[in-house]
Amino acid sequence: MGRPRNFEADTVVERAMEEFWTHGYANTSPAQLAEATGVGKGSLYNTFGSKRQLFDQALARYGRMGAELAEEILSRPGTTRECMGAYLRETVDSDVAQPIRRGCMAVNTAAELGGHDLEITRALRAIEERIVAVLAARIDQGRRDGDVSSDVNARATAEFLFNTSAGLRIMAKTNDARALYRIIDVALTTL
Amino acid sequence: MGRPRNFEADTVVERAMEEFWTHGYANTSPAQLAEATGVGKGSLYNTFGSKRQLFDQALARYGRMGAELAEEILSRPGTTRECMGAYLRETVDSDVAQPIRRGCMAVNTAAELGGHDLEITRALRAIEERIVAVLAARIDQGRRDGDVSSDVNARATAEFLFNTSAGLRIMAKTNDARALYRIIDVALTTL
DNA sequence: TCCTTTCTTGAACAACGGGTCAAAAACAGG
DNA sequence: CCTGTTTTTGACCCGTTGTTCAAGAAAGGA
Repeated sequence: MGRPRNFEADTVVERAMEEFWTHGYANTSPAQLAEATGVGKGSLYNTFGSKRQLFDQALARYGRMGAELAEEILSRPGTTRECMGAYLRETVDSDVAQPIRRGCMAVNTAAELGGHDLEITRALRAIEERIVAVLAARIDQGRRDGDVSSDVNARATAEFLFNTSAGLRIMAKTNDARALYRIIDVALTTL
Repeated sequence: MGRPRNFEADTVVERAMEEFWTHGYANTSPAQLAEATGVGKGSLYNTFGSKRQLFDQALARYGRMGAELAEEILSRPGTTRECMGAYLRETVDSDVAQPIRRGCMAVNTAAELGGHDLEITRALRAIEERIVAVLAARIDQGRRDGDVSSDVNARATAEFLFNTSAGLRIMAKTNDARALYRIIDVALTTL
């Protein structure tokens, strides 16, 4: 009963995510969000409560997508090193392909709100933890398969590769693909 | 001739740098800058022209400081690996020591304005290049001293370590020192 | 001393920020 | 076809943003 929505909430979150991703939290206004989603400001507030709550949903969605992408790439055939290389290279490629280098939404959010906002910091930790777990599982598999030396610590190396990835997303703002690929090659040396 | 300034421009830039560093560009208002520097808004505009130009000077100052710090740490006695470890660990320590985790001003700026603002992107590249050169020089010295294998590429490894450092400054927003130290240990494996 | 110059101060500005609200609109059930 | 309920819409609100400006204050030179 009552008047029906004329938009799908999930689509709005997706569009909002793109907007926040491109411009950051502070630099995205309710007016922009209305424009980008095709939904009136009033309706946005009615549905999501506040700019901040909409951002929370957008960030959570981004985290889910990121984890799923990692799982997909790392489950492809090939050695551990090949898989990790593909993972890092593909994120670099998608970064560099964008006309406006927007990098990684989670990294950008960490830079903008990381130390200041406890709730967001926790959300970022959760996203990070999920991806690190995926990386660590793949490394463990590599140890069982025998393509990774048994004296590499899966967890520590997973954290290290995640750190490398975070760095690359920052470096992608100022460097070309060639330089980033060189960095990846050195990083893969640890496997 | 004319009424004299009642502040030193360099001190103002330093205080402004701290403010931009802590809150980012968008989240620092002229009112805050006036408060933090003890100089009236009018005088700030009279001296620096705009918020943006003051930020440019603050960022340049930050870059100089960073390069000097790197030079200092890497010129201390010890092997290349020890020096690089000290460099990475000291930045982690200073990050973690801060009550509000503000990370690295250059990394934060890259995240906030990197892809969007050409002039700032160039300034960031310059800062990066200067530090990478310092790291590469130290690695080259290590090769001559014999504490670094001659098949490590100094330039590529320097870029890699810089990337690791950028990653750590992001990770410092959500991780404790222990995890960051573990990442450093893996990264130093490449030397 | 008065003038010129450079600075400081505080008020003023238009635009925009995030958010609210009253009224109208679109449905389901009775 | 009302009624109750939920959305939509657009106008509106107040505080803040980045910036400017007129008036006054502090110096040196004529």
